Amino acid sequence: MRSTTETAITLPTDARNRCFALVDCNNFYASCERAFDPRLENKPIVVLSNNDGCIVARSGEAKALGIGMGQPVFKCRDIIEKHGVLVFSSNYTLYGNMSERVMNTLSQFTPEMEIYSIDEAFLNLSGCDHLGKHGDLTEYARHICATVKQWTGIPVSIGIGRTKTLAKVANRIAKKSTRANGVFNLMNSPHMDKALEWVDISDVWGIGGRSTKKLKAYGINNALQLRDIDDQLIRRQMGIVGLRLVYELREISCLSLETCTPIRKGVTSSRSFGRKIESLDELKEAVAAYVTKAAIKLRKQNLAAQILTVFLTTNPYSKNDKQYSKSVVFHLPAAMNNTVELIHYAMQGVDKIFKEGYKYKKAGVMLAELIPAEQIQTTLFDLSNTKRKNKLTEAIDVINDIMGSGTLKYAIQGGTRPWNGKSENRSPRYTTSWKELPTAKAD
DNA sequence: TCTGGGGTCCTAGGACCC
DNA sequence: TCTGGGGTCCTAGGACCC
Repeated sequence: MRSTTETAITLPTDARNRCFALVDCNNFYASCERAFDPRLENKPIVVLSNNDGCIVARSGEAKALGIGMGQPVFKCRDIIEKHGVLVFSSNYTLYGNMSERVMNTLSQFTPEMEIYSIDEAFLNLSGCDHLGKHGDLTEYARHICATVKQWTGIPVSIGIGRTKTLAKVANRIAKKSTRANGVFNLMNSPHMDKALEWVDISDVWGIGGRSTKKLKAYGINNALQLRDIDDQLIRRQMGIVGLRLVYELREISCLSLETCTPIRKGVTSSRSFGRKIESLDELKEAVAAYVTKAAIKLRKQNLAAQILTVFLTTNPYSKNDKQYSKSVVFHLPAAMNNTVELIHYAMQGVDKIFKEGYKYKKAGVMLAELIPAEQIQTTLFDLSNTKRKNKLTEAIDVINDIMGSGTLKYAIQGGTRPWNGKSENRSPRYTTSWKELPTAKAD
């Protein structure tokens, strides 16, 4: 059993001295469509998901008609027809392109920024807040908005705060309040409590449907109440993630700017079928196609996968059908990004988890434990259990001498003894990776 | 060198984000 | 009749390991 003190949050040294701006494109996909067709200005438009099944973006006019985010199209067919809402299939190439233009523009305004999603970026404005008065930062943000609009045609809103979460809150207000008119600044704000009170808890970054329900049962309805919640209560109800979130609302920054995008942890390719599929052959065909797509993504990013997962699911909305979902994981013998090899394993996976008599609605593959493609290695020997280790490493050295160093690489595992000393000395155990002979030392 | 409680892996599910 | 796709992180129990 863990006590709450053990899981206290370690704060960065400048946790109280930061300034973030969150720049968020307004109705991004809809705005992209508009940027290329001015006739769409002031008209209600929506953009659909991959299979044209759900609504994934709406212009302001479409929102005003009551069309919800993520709504299935068939459920708002009436509104669409009645009001002549213009419907677009999604065009991710276009959106990706426009996103790049927006981000390039933003990079002019700060040396440090985090591209958070296709239509959002956090800017580091630390240090800017005391350059002048509250108003100057706001003016600066307005200048950014105007420039982005002018250079890309995309309208953006900006929220400013001491933490990322507060920048998000501010952004929400920037968008919703007509007074704010696209920019809202929560730095040194006399309106902090009012602003937080105005924001419904479900609109706070990190509070989803489940947590909203839970917290409302405790009478926590807005961001102000959430900020002032009892630490123990939020820790119990939402774990360490919830506690961190509350700190952030208290102007204590726990989430840092991630300026360089880390290597992806996985690549997924999956799709819902237009109809239910019952035959193994059809499933295999589909999965082979997904693997092909995923492998292309991998190679584009110059990565290779060490793990492959295949999954199948039935349709959770069909209450009358038997439900089934299953996945299988393969640890690949070596990192790879070759389509043919990957398909081979994926097909084994489908064979393994396919069960006759079920109607499948969705399938996919996920490639994980990604490494840079140039690190693809082939295992020739496993020396861990051989007494001839020295002979073999000598032989490898000779080959490297003749063929050039690094022709053959080898991994050395050094292990600290797990039961030497007290428990705090046991972990982490130390293992080396692909390197030249390291002298292993646990630290 | 020694051994028990602690580490790691696996699986599945939950929650959230855009 | 028709309900997205691609991500991230956290948690928890059981097996297994030494």
